[in-house]
Amino acid sequence: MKKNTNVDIIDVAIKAGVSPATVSRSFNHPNKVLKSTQKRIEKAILQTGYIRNRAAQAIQGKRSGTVGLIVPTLDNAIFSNLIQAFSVEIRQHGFTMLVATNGYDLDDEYTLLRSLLEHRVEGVALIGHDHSKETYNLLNIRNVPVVSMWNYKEDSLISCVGGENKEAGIEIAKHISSLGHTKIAMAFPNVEDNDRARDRKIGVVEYLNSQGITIPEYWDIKTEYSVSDARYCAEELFNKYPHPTAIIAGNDVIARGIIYAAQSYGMNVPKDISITGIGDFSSSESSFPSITTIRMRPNKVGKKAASVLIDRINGDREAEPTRIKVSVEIKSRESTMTLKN
Amino acid sequence: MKKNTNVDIIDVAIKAGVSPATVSRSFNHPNKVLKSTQKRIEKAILQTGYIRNRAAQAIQGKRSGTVGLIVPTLDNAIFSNLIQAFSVEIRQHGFTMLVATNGYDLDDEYTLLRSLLEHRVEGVALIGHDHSKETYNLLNIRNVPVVSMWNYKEDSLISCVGGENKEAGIEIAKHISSLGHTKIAMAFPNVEDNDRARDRKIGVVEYLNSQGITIPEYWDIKTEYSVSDARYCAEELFNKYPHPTAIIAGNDVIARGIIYAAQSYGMNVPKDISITGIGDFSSSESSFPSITTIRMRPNKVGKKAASVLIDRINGDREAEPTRIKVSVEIKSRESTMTLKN
DNA sequence: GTGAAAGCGCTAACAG
DNA sequence: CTGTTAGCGCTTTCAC
Repeated sequence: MKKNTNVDIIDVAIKAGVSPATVSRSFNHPNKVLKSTQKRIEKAILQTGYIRNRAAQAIQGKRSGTVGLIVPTLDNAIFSNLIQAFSVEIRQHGFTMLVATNGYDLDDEYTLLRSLLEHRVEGVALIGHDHSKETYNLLNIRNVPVVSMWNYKEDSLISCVGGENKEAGIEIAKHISSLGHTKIAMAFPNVEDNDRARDRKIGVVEYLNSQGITIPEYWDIKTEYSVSDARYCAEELFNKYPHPTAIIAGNDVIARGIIYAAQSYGMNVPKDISITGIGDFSSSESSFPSITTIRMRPNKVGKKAASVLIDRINGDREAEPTRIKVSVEIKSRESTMTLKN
Repeated sequence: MKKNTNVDIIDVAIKAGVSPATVSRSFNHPNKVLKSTQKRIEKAILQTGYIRNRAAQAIQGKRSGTVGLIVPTLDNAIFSNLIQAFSVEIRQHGFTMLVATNGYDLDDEYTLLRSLLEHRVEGVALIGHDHSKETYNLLNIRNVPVVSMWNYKEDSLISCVGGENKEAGIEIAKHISSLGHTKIAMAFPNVEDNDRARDRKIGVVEYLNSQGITIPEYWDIKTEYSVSDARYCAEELFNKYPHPTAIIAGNDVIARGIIYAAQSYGMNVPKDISITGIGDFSSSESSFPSITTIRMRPNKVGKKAASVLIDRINGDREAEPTRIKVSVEIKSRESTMTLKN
């Protein structure tokens, strides 16, 4: 008698009056099994309460049915949309998602990747292109299907799906500049090890420079990706003079924090100051004032990235990386307006 | 010659001049292996690029090194803090997290649970207490270590860690009532299959009733968990008269949407209308106006839940459920004030 | 279409 | 402390 907590494929086979091999086949190659036998097997499964053991399946060197995802953090809205979309799509294809967070630490990321690989994930999704040499190396050696999300790069080492973040920076700078602003501040997170933020910032700076606008160092604010820190940093800025007439934030969360700071200082956004985000998070459109931002289509990126990854898993692993550029688009809303002098 | 992509424990053993068993031991019972042999093994691992196969380990009926988490959605801030805290804690104990989202669908949740069990997760974390009969049944039959997060219930079927949501409702109602408000509206999501929201709402209604306040049906608003839908619903409310002097929202995201609606209608929060949330999300304190809410300590809940789960995994599975009540606390902030008549 | 048998990579006795 | 041996639950040839 088996331990009743762990019914195995043999129990099912006996119950159904077939061999274990047939039960296995009915899962993995159902068309190779007679409909009538399948019925009996299904019945036996119900009766015994059998649950497949994917580990035993995975050991054959075959499919583990899992993919790994490593993100910097789950702690805020930044990746929520993206992950949700990725997760739903991946599930639709029968995969389960292993998630790990690295807290923006690239060494930690490497450790996490190893751990995911221990679990024999069939593919891995990462954020952006800044990864340690070891990470790239491991991915390469093990020939792991991989996709990078959130930043498009035409010469990326690995497949990627995302918007061009530099372009996002350019677009938002163009918008602010076209409204007549020249006294402009920036609020970005630490751009080291963060190619998305870095590219955005480069885009902003380069475009403004091309228009003859430079951002003085005291208006180049460094903040964390949180409403509270952004608000705090913006208040620091507002405590000093002169004030900029516009602030370009690294993303919508930061923009939101800055708007709160401005409002709490009695300023009207956008009459007294224009503020922009990047990313177009789900609440940015319905906030008051709604935020002028760059739409990066997280849902589309997540979904597309999932299917790119699945294609890689099922297909040719030696092929050139697949690179999909998701267009970015300015969303002009209430938080910005023409400079009135 | 082995396929170079898949080094196994035997390759390592040969390279290190020991038996496979010793390599295995050096992973699982390092203190049973001579330091010097360990060194040699480690070296061999490095040289061969070996990565353990957890699937093969899991098949022994032993540890898979994974735990499963099923949440309604990843799509917004609601569970972010919680999940992040849970994830970090679980990782600290060497586990990897399998995440699945059910979109608030309890039948789907059952399917996901089965899938997680196929992957032989060692434990499972769920949100709240509303789960299908099949889910509870499966958990019970397989004797899966499990913890429910986010809502404390003294007679829960499974271990749980969370605040008492009914109490949260009572506290916020008490606060609003104590400020002199009697014309009060509520904005809650669909409470079916959602015990957290249901308990909160019950708390609010019961307390107000006890004070002789009833909420008319046209002020009992149903909204989704999103800023945009909450704003939309609140605008609908504001389009009609009379207006309430206070609105109690089911959580901070909804409160936020309502505040935007009020502001966009030219009202001042709190002078013209008081608005409350529940949950104290990370941005609620630093928004403008900051939101009066009930602190539910998602970080504490996530972390605690993780350790409860791990204790269950390592310990006595027949034991009574562990139930940890995390205190809730009113956070009186800028979005509410005394009713001036 | 189905069964028998070999083996996936690893671990836990058991000897030594 | 370390090696030998016998599986863990499943999948896949290869016969029938």
